[in-house]
Amino acid sequence: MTRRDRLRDLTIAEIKATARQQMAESGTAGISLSTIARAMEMTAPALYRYFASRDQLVTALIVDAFNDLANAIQAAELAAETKPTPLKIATSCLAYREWAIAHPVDFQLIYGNPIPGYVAPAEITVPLARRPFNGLIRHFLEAYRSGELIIPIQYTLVPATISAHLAVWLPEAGYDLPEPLLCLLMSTWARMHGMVMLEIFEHMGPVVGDCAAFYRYELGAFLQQLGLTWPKEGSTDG
Amino acid sequence: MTRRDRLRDLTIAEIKATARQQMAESGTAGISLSTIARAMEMTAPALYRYFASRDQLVTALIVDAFNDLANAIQAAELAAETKPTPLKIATSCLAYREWAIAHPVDFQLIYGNPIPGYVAPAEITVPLARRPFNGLIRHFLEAYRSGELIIPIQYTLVPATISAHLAVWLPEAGYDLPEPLLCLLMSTWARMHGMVMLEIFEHMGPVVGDCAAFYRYELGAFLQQLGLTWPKEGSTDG
DNA sequence: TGTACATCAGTGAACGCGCGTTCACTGATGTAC
DNA sequence: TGTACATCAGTGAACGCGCGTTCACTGATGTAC
Repeated sequence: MTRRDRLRDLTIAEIKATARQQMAESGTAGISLSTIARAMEMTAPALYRYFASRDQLVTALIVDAFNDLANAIQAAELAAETKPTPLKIATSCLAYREWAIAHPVDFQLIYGNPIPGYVAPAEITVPLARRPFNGLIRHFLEAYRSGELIIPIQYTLVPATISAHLAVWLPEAGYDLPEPLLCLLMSTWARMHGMVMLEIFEHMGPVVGDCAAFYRYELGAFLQQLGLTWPKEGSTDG
Repeated sequence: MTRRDRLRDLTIAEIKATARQQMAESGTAGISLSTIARAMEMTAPALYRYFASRDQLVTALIVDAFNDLANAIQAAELAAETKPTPLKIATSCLAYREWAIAHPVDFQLIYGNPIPGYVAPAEITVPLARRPFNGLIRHFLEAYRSGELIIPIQYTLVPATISAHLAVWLPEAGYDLPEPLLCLLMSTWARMHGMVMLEIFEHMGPVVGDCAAFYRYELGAFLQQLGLTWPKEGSTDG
């Protein structure tokens, strides 16, 4: 790897960082090569040495965001590996929110309004979109198999249309899960996602004040609804 | 009201309708006076007879969207007025999703990424944002007062920071509600909202297939968690 | 170690485009008497 | 019912701006011998 190659990597990183900063100021739809170039004290055409088009830059940012989210969750999960099941699940869920709050524009980029005129290449985006949830899926499955997690009765009867779809989708996606368990996972995701979305767009803070506390409170309620109790956390980190 | 006045109202309606159509094609950030004018076979400056600026048009669209959502929910609630409590709650929740799916861009406009460069005038937006939930709040409060709804133990202990905030916020906003009940409402909203957001941005459909069925399924589970059972619906409309 | 060549980063000018907004104006609609 | 005036809708030209992208070019970095 030559000096030029290293500089190149640095420049690519700087372009992405500048783009992210720009998104923070003008929204995800505000990414513009000219503005990025200006902020970097370069001319716009120079950026074409690094990205073939604006859309390709956006795609790179999306890929980074998904991976970053997945990595953050994975790191948190690794640190909670030896803890009891409820704490492991809580850790994954908390990491989801924490990443979102720490990287609101990246979160908007992957889960918010699409950028006008931009179409994400599905073959890149779809498999990546699953990465963040692999840990949570594993926790649920293990807890289910060990008998620690019992699927609440309300979830056992999966509607026929959904069941028919899952019969095809689950094997296709490479998941070996009971259908109600996948529904429970989707429900979990939607609950986390709803809170995060409301928090990020300022619909929750004005009402409850402390969004982090509300998230934990709701997470505690959720775990109890699953028959899992969130143990005291004072005795950890040892 | 003169003929000119009536034409004026029609034109305003047409401008808004065209703007909504344009949002459907290019996203909420894609609203542009020039494009609207072109679609209406007018020149852009003519629109300034109706809206003082692009931002004022956006504000009008947001106001309409909030009112439209609130009206849709209210209409559904009115039709379910005589039904048992669980069905009343379910009706409000279902109407939320139905409106969102029927008006995805309006939903994005009020709950999605903000439009770059646009700032909503809070004095207009904040009170409007509460309207859609008045019915649900009433249902919860009445069911709570009558003893039909018992707040799940997990929700009874509101975190101190949230409680401190609510002690100020609740009276300020004019709500006479027990704190845990408001938390339960926020939780309800977040659950609905998460599903709708995931559905609208195509994260849920690919997995479960039938999003409407999933929403009802999840809603049923939610009602049971509240100790309310969703009764058979065959015996209604009489 | 030095030279000749290939590769690559970045510039500056240009293209065609669309944007929000202002302004002076024309012509039609409504109002007062 | 008719006339004089005020109000309003809409046009066309213009301003200043920014965008993505292409192209011919310069100068620096790396490579082969």
